[in-house]
Amino acid sequence: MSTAVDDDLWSAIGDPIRRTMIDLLLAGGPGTATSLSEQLPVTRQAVSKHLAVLDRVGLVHGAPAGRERHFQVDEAQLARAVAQLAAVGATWDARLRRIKRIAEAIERNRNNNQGD
Amino acid sequence: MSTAVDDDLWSAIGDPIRRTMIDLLLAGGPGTATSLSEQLPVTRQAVSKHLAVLDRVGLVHGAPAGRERHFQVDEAQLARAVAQLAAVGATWDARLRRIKRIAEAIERNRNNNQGD
DNA sequence: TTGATGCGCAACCAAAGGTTGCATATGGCA
DNA sequence: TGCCATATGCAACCTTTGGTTGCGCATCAA
Repeated sequence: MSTAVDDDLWSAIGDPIRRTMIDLLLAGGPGTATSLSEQLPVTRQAVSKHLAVLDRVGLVHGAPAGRERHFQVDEAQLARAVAQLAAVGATWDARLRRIKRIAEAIERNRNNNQGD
Repeated sequence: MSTAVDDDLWSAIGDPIRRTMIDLLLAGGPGTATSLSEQLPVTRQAVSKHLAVLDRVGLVHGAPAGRERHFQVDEAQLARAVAQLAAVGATWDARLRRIKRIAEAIERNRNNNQGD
């Protein structure tokens, strides 16, 4: 059933650097490739590429401001991403519960038969 | 703040093929690289590599059975992964709510001042 | 025993993430 | 105005990762 998910959106937030970038932008407001790279273990160019990826899937928007380019999180799109995380989590959680319930039922059954 | 997450675990479930594999294993019980590859758009060898990745982070376990190798989901580890999805989702969700609250406060304030 | 099937290993390819180097544009200041 | 510092973008290059094909080995079954 594979929980219909936007793979592009998911893989955008699948990268740990990109996740941290979103965290930084959420916590500190709009930022530039340079300002973000100062808080990350990679170069400005790498950050720039990640920003391009995030921009492409609409998780952030970049706006030129003089010689800088300010990026900020698109809240609606991030909310959608959060919803997908929740959806996949809920699906797996439900399956795990079901498996556990079945396992317990089998266990109970086994004990009953042993008791005969 | 970056919501301490096990990057290996996360990136293991970050891949769409691997997520589908977990879904298949959860839905259909234990499976082999061959059986999974029949339900996926990639070759057995690719599936085999993905299984190795999932095995390495402990999300699945493989047990030899004759000439086959049966893999099944490690429920405890998957539960942990689900918890991490939920944690990141909750963090972002909280930040989004806070931003929205602040934005609304500013908006209210602006309207008040205009009313003066 | 012999053929079919399931796996693992190796070689090879393309895309993604990362780095360095360089050219360009813009802002600030003497 | 003119010069220097700084923020960006672009290109070349490297490594890792996901994918493929080909091949050899083990195992099950007729």
